[in-house]
Formats: sequence, C-alpha cells, structure tokens
Amino acid sequence: MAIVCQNLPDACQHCPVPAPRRRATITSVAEAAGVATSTVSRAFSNPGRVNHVTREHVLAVAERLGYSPNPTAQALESGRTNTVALVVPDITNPYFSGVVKGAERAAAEARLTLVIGDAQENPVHEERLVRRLGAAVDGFVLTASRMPDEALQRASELNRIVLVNRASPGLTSVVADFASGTRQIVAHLASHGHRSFVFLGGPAESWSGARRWAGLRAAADEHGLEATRFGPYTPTTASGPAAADAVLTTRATAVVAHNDVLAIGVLQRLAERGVRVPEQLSVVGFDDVFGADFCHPPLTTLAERTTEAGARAVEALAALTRPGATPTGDDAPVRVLPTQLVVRASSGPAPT
Amino acid sequence: MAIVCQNLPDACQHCPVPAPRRRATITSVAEAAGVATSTVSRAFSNPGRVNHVTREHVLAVAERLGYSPNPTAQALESGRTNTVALVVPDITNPYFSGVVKGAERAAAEARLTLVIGDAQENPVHEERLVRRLGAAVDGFVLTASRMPDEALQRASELNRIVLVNRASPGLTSVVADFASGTRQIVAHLASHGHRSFVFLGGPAESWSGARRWAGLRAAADEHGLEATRFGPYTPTTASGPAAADAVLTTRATAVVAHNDVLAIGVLQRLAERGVRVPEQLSVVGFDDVFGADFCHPPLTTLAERTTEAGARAVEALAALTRPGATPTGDDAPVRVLPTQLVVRASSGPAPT
DNA sequence: CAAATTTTGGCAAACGATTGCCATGTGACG
DNA sequence: CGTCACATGGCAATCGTTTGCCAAAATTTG
Repeated sequence: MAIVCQNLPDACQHCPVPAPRRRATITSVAEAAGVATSTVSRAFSNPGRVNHVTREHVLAVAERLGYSPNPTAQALESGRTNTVALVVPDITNPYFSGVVKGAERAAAEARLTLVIGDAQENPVHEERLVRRLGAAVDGFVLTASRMPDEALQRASELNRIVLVNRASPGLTSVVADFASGTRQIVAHLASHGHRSFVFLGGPAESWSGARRWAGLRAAADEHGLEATRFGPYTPTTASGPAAADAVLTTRATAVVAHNDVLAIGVLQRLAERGVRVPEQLSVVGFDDVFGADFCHPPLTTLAERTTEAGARAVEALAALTRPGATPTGDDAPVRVLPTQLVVRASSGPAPT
Repeated sequence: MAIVCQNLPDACQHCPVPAPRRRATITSVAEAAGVATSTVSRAFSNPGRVNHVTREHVLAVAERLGYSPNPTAQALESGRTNTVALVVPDITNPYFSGVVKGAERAAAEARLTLVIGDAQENPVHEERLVRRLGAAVDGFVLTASRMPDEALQRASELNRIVLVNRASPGLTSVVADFASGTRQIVAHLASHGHRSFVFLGGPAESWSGARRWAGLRAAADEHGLEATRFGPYTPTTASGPAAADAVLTTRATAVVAHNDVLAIGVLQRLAERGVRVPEQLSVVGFDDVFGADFCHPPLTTLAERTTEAGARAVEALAALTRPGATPTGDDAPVRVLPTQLVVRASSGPAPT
C-alpha cells in the first residue's frame, strides 16, 4: 500500500496503532462492586430482583468502568441477536435508499441493529447471503427478492422473513399497490390520446416487474390500448441506449420503463438522437427516485412510499421476533401501500 | 396494522408463520457422526489435525444436517466477530452509495460481514452508534465523521477505526486529494476569466468541508481570485433556494457548492429565478454523484473515487484486525486518493 | 420469641464453538 | 519383541452473559 502524506496537518505522524484496550466484563464489574456476576446482570436486566441501593452501587461501578453488556455473549445465551438484516438487490440504486432509510429508523426505534446486504442483482448471491447471515440475525427483510419461491420457502424454515415488493405463499410482505398505480399510468396516457405504448421490462426474476407488466396490460385492456413488452433490461442508465433504440423501431407514442433509472437512461439517449420528449414520445418511469425531478425533462413517474415500506417491513419483522408472536387473522401476511402518479414534463399529448 | 389483500394471487392465505426450525449444532453433528465435538470443529478449521477419512465423513454428515458453525459462538470464543461497521452521515445521500458499494465488495473479499449505520448527520448519534456497536464488531469505518477529535481518540482506544474523508492524529484514514482538486476547480474558473467566486459551505463539523474551503482559498490566492464563504448549509437540495438567493446578492460570477446535491438545489432555484447557467453564473459541485450528469445543465464537479475509498478503508481495517498487524513506516496512517474535475455545461466563461 | 414469609444474593449450569493437553492406537525401527 | 514417535481423537476449560434454584438474611406474623 503506497502512502502519500501531503497537506494534511496533524494527521500523518506514523504513530503505531495501539491494540484496543480490553473492555470491562460483567466479572470485573462484579469484583469491583463486591457482588456476584448474577447480581450485576440483574441490576441491568431485572431491576425488581435486586435491592435498590445495591443496584445503584452496581450501576455506578459499571458506569465508572465503562461497562456495557457484551452483545455477542447475550446473543449466545438468549439465541436472539437483536439484529435484523436488510437485503437489497443493488445498494447503489437510489430507489433502495428510501427503503434503507425507513428500515434504519424503524430498527433504531425497535432497538435493533440493522445489517445491510447487497445481493448484487443475483439470486445465487442473495441466497448465499441469507445462508451466511442466517445464524447471526433474528430475521431478514428481503427487498425485491429475486429468489425463486422454493428458495424463499426453504429459507423461511430457518429464519423469519419479511418481503418488500415481492410476495410468496405464507410469507409476510409489504408491497406497493401496483394495480392502482399502473391503472393511474394508463389512464394518464389514454387521457392524452395515446393508443399504444411499450413497456421496457426489468430483470426476468423481478416480481414487481411482473406485477407492473400485468397491471399495465390489464389497464391497457380496459382502456383499449395496445401494450407491448420489450426487454429484459438491466435497470441502469447504461441500458438506456439499447432500450430507447428498440422503442424507436416501433410506432408507439409512449414508453413506460421498468424504473426511473432506466427511464433516465432512455431520456438521455432520446435527447442524443434528437427525439423530443414529450412531443414525439412520452416517457414514464417507476419509483420517483432522487433525480426524477431534475432530469431533462423531469420525469413522470409512479411514486411509492419506499421509506414507509422499509419501516413497515422492519416493524413486521420485529413483531414476528417478539417472543409470543403468532400472526393470525388481522395480523395477516400482506400489507399494500398506496402509490401515486407524479405527472411531470416527460409525458404529454400523443403526437397527431 | 390494517391489512388489505387485493390482487395478490397466491399470497394472502393467512397461514400462521411457523417458528424457525432449530439449526444443527456442532454437538448434533458430532453425535450423528459418532465423534467428539472437537473432531468436528477440527474437521472444519484444522484439517491437518484430523484423519482424512474421518474428516470426509464428518463433512458429509454436516452437509446432510445443513450445519454451519454459529458465528455468535465463534465470536464469543475468539473475540473476533468478522464483522465491520461502516458509518455514514446520511445513507440517502447518493454520494455515500459509492463508498458503501466499495466497502461491500472489499468486505466480501475479506470474508467480513458489513454493518451499515446511519449517523443522521449528528455527532451525538454517531458516537452513540459507535458505542452501541463497539463490542459487536471488529472495527469501524467512519465516513466523513462529524465527531470531534477527542471523541475519535476515545473511541479508538476501544475499537480499531479507519476514517474516510477525515483525518485525526494517529488514526488511519483514506481521503480525497482536495488540495489538487480545489486547484483544478480554481484553475478552471480562472481560465474562464472569473475574478471571484462564492463557496457555499456545508455542515460546520465537516472535515472535508473545511479542507475544501482551505484548498479553494489557497488556490484562489495563487490565481489572484477573490473567494467568499457562505453558509453553513445542510447539504440537501432543499437548501438550494436559500443558498442560491444568497449568492445572487453578490457580484460573484461563479459559485462552488459544498457538494453536488446542494449544487443541484442551487441550479433548480437559479432556473426558477431566471438566472442562466453558465452564461450569468457558473456552478461547480463536489462528488460527481448520480444525477450530476443529467441535471440541467449538467454539473461541473470534482469527482472522487468513492468506491475505491470505501474499498481501501475496509482493506485497511481488515489489515489492522488481522492478528499480528502493527502498521509502521510504509504502512502509515494516511492514504490520499486522486480527484478529477469533470467539466460539464454548468460552468463557462465569466459574463463580461 | 418462634415460625412463616419475603427479599436478596450467590452458585452453577447452560448457550456453541475452540483449543491445550492428554491418552490412546498405530506403525517404524533397532 | 521392545521402544519410540507420531497421528489421532477425546476431555475439559474457556469466552461473557443469563437464569433456575437454593440459602441466608430480613421482615412480618402469630
């Protein structure tokens, strides 16, 4: 590792890095306080079981020694780690940062530690991640999971699992209302005189991609529009050129992309090729990510409550892991969050 | 929790969620294989210490039972969790997704689990996070830490710490080369005839913000430009209006924002107010985040190697936590990564 | 004042894995 | 055939915490 020190006042002094000092343990606290370890333990976790003044004393000593219970040891003893894992297909996709944020917040409120895993858009990697982390966490929130149903079932035998934007028999999940959302999109296009549109599909394994297409097609039928599906495309701006060029071979007057990132890539390519949006072609995305409001032209898109989805999923997981929880009846597995079409400048009247 | 089931085939069957099946332990494997637990342990971690055929047998039994060693128990025994924590000020800031991605990758390569913490732009929250997680991880990567030096020193006594875009005496860190970067920015502006610019500062505690301003001012001196600092502003698009309006009270022909997100907010506000960019005012940002290339106009910005920074930081941490590591001499604390000015359409000649 | 009852604190056994040490069993060599 | 070395597997302690159970002390009650 080549190291260069420049212009960094007070920083590079080549000091040796000291090994971390040993932490105080329950035993050292017990010794210092002159009580048994069990008393220290109870002073923390079972206040009623120990004399008021003893407790004060123990707590004071613990404070002085900077003691806090070792979570690893607690986990080993109790079998609960108070940690949940959030798995996303691609952490750099801005869509997921909303989910992450919501999950973070809910986890903090439930006093849970959150681990984030990146499945790299790969079911195999995702499954490996779940297996590797399985024993170290109390449960998983799998976002837009690409794992096949059987794999999910198998995983759910060993771990508690909550899904986001994915459903699978018997598993709790939080999903966006794509049925209503896609209807809003198609109604918007139809009202502007469009007669046909192209859907640029995302990854083949994407459950929400399938729901989106199913919803769009059903709504298209209702409104008498023609819908065609292209793809699959990787949902990155890099796929924009291929997707846009494919659309330009058709007579479609509107295009609905699997998500905003892809839609933005399409917008960039269309600009390059001199196709005017929305005059010649309307473009609609999904997700309303950071950037959808300031790309050019600003993108019409279906907004989901991603932050809420992340939060609800973690809450559901927390409820599932709480000691005597067995969800039945009202506490049933699927929660649907509303979606909302945000109309911006990338969509408009069909060309005549 | 109100639950609605609609349009979700095969999903909402109100099945009870079964409690997770018990995992196989080393004891159950030992019993099933007819050997002692120590043999099972060694079959996994010390192959030379156990007979070839016994080992095959044990491994086969373990496979059949779906056994994998419990990380919690291993952690308790060894004192190492093989987990590192990455703390960022705000996970929704796209700037950090690069760091996260790089850290993820490096962690996976080093066979480490990565935990992500969100400090919510708050030194107090950050310190609490470090304290809470301290015993559960082998070390921390603190990105753009807002903690004061003393707090960092204190924390480093109990945990191994590597900093990203922050330096503190004696602590290993990975930082972007702001000295060169800010010189590139100022040279760019000077070459276009600008005589003065405004810097829109970020959070007061931001170390990289201070470096940026220091570098800009030094470079401005060199080129005989006048530099003024405004702020602090929260680095979100929401601060754009206030920041832009402040700039418009001056005669500056260029503005350099603390980061791209703020710069984009400024661009939006300038468009609202009918100020043409770059004809009337040049705008430059830092970070080259997702969106900087497709905002309007595309943003001139200083690109950092965020992915590499994340990866290098985790690698450094891994090296630090490996048994006999004591960095000295060549292995010194500060690593500087190059930066590169990406010139786009938001900057140009000064108005005459 | 003795007996019954309630506090209160300590002992020791888990939790699941690792590892130093020891006791076998095997083969080789003189 | 005796001795030695080495390969192999088991015993048991350890990591830091929790918790069921018991005993001593303090309190109430008759």
